[in-house]
Amino acid sequence: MMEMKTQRKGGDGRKRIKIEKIKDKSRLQVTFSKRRKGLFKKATELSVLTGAQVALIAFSPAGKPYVCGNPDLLLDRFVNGEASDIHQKDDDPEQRRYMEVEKELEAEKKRGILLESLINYDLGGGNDKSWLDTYVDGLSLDELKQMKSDMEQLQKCVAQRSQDLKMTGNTASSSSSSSYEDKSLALMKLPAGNDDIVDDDYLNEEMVNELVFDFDSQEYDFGTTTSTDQEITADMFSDDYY
Amino acid sequence: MMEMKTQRKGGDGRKRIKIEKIKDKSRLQVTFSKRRKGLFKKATELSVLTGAQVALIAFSPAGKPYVCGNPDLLLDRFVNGEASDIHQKDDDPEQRRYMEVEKELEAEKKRGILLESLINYDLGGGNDKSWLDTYVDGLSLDELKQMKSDMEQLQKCVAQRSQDLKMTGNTASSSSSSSYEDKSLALMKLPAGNDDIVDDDYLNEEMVNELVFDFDSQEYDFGTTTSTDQEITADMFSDDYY
DNA sequence: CCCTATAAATAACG
DNA sequence: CGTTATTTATAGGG
Repeated sequence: MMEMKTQRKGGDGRKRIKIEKIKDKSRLQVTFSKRRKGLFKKATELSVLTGAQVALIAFSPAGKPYVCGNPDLLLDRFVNGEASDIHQKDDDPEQRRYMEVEKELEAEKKRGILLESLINYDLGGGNDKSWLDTYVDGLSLDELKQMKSDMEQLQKCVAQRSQDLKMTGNTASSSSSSSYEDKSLALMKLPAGNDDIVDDDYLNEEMVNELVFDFDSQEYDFGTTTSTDQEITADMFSDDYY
Repeated sequence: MMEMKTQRKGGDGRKRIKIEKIKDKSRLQVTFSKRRKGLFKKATELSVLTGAQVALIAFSPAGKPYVCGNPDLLLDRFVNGEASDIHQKDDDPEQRRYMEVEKELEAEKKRGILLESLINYDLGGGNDKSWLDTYVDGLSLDELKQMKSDMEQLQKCVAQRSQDLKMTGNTASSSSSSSYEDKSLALMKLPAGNDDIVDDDYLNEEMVNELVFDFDSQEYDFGTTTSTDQEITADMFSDDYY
C-alpha cells in the first residue's frame, strides 16, 4: 500500500454550501451551533473594536433563545439616565426626581409622535401615498417582501402604543401591552397587486449629500438627556472561547 | 530579472489586529462599516440556513442604530426583562404615581428607539445606507427641497400636537426652559447620517422559556410560556448579495 | 469603492 | 468534540 492520500487525518476539509434552509436535522443542529458561536464572537469583536453597542438574539431551531451583548445594560441606561438613582432619596429628591421623569416622559412622547409622523409622512406629490409607500414602489420584489414584513410589525406596535396613549391619556401601564398576536402576518407574501416593480434607476447628483435639513433652527423642547454613551466591554460578552 | 516583490498591486494584505478599542477615528469608522456588514451577513445566513430567528441591533459609535432581522425579538426581551420594576414600593400613592410615570417613560423611550431603528433599518442590500438615506438619495433636488419644506411643516404640526397633549395630559412642567439637548431632531438630518441617540428597545410578545446568556455562561431562567417557534423566512432578510 | 495577502470561520468526517 | 481542507472575512492601501 503506497498511497493513502485522499485522507491524511481528518475530514476532507470545508466544502462550499448553498445558503438555503438545511433539511438534514442533524447537520442543521451542528451548523446552528457553530455559526451561532461565530456570530456571537463577531458581534463581540465589533463591539470591543469600535465600542459600539450590540444586542443580539438568536432562537435555535428548537426554539431556545440565545442572547449576546447586554440588553439589560441598554435598558439600564434609560432607567438610570442622567440624573439620580432611584434608590437615592434623602431630603426631598423624591419630588424632584418625579418632576424630572415627568419631564422626560413629555419629551419622549413628543419624540415618539414626531417619529411616528415621519413614518407616515405624506409627500403630497399628487399621489396620496406616503413617502414610505413611494419609496417602496421603487424596490425590488425581494426588498419589498423583506421590508413589508418588518414594517407591518413595527407599525402595529406603534399603532398599539398610540392607542394606549390616547385611551389613557397619560396614565398608561405600558408593559401590559395588548394582544396583537398577529406575528405571522402576511410576512411571506405581498398582495398580488404589488408585483410591478418600477425600476426607476434615477441617478442623482451627489450634491444631495450636502443638503441638510436644519430643523434645529426651530426651538422645540424635544429630545432627551440620554446620551450617556455607555462603553461596552468584552466581559459583557462571552469571550472565553477565543 | 527584476523583482517587484513586495507589492504586486494593492495593499499588503490582511494583518492581524488585537481585539481592543480602536482609537484612530478614521479606522474605527471603516472597521465598523466592514464588520457590521459582515456581521449582518452572518446573521442572515444563520437565519436562512437553520431557519432560526435572529434579531440584531448595533449602534454605531456615532450612535446610529442598525437593525437586522426581526426587532420584535429584541423588544420582547427588554419588556419582559426584569428591569420593569426597579423597586416595588407602591403603598404610597405618591410613590405609585411616580412609578407609573417612570414606567411609561421607559415605554416611550423604547418606542422612540424602535422608530428610530426603523428609520435606520438596514435593507441588507450590502448597502451601508439606511432605507431612508437610500430613498433620499433617489430624489431629485427639487423633490428634496420640497420634502425639506414639508418636513418643517410637519415639525410645527408635531410641536402643536405635543402642546395639546401636554395640556390635556399630565401636570408636568416641561415647558420651562429645558436643559436637555435635542436628539430627536438630529435624527432627521437625513443625508448627513451623523446623529446621536439613545438605545434600547420596546415591545412585547410571549414566547420565551429558557433564556441563555451566552456572554456569561450564566443562565437566567425566564421560565415562562412555551416557545412558539415562529418560522423566519429568507425573505425577512435581504440576501441578494450572495 | 476596489484589491490583495492573510487571518478566521467552518463543512465534512472520525 | 478535535482535525483538516477550503471558503470567507477583512486590514491595509490605492
